[in-house]
Amino acid sequence: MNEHVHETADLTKNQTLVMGALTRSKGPLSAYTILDQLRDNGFRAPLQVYRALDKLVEFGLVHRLESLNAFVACRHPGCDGDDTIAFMICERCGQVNEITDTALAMRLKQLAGEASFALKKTTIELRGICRTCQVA
Amino acid sequence: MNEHVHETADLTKNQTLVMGALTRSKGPLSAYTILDQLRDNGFRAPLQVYRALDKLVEFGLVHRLESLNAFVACRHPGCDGDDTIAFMICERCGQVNEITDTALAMRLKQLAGEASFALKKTTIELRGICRTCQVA
DNA sequence: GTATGTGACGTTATCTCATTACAAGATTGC
DNA sequence: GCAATCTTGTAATGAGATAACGTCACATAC
Ligand SMILES: [Zn+2]
Ligand SMILES: [Zn+2]
Ligand SMILES: [Zn+2]
Ligand SMILES: [Zn+2]
Repeated sequence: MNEHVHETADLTKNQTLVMGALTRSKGPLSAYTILDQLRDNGFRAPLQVYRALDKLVEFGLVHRLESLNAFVACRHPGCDGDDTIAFMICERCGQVNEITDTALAMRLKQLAGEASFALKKTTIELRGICRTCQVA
Repeated sequence: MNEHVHETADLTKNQTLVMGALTRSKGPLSAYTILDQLRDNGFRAPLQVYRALDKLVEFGLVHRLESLNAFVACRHPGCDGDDTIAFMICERCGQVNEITDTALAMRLKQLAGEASFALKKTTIELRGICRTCQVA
């Protein structure tokens, strides 16, 4: 099996529970919100959530939103190979849209190159109001 | 005077102190680090720092780095009119470089437009190793 | 089989980051 | 003066994240 593809079967019990909570949620969740949701499943301490989240982020199944201190399940199948993901976060409904754009990624890499900056990770988060919330 | 330009004279005592701490620093500072540095100036509580920071960010004199939960003095004179700023953050020395790029900003606006997303604020933070730290 | 290593797990305590709530001064406009 | 507004001071609390410790299950080596 491809070592980079992680399916449900690969996940531990705690990882599966955390992944489930994020998948069920419409928007991003904080670690403590996840903890509260999983109390009935035996979760008692933040570390149980953070440890699972670390792995899920490492697997690429979950993304961390820096501007929200929250986590969201990846809903963008093609993002696996792409390390330059942009998030559009609606400040009204909380929904998050994940997009990858070649031109955007290229330009960022170029800017980093011009500065001789060894790029490791990019964070792009757009805050605003989504289409649905604008008409409402 | 231009209402968008804030000089030292416009700042209150606390705002001036916080601005000074950030200007003196080589890299970004957390709110609590600033608090510690200003204890001798009468600072006693986090809120004194956060209130000043809120205003300084509002004035455009200071930027918040979401991925660090820290603040940095603006060292990019041209960034005032531009709301699409990218930060290059060196993970070794901590120094932050601030850049604005028209092509980057345009592409982001275009992507938002295509999704009918009413863009309010963009966060772009690049993590990596700066030129100086690579050779060292 | 036993030793050893590794990874996940549980628990407590602690640390860092940020805000709420309330009161007291200072400033401005009338 | 007086009200409105802004800034400040202080205490308490909420929210996010990690350190340090020990335990358990399982795989591999001998
Ligand atoms: Zn994704
Ligand atoms: Zn929305
Ligand atoms: Zn700036
Ligand atoms: Zn550096």
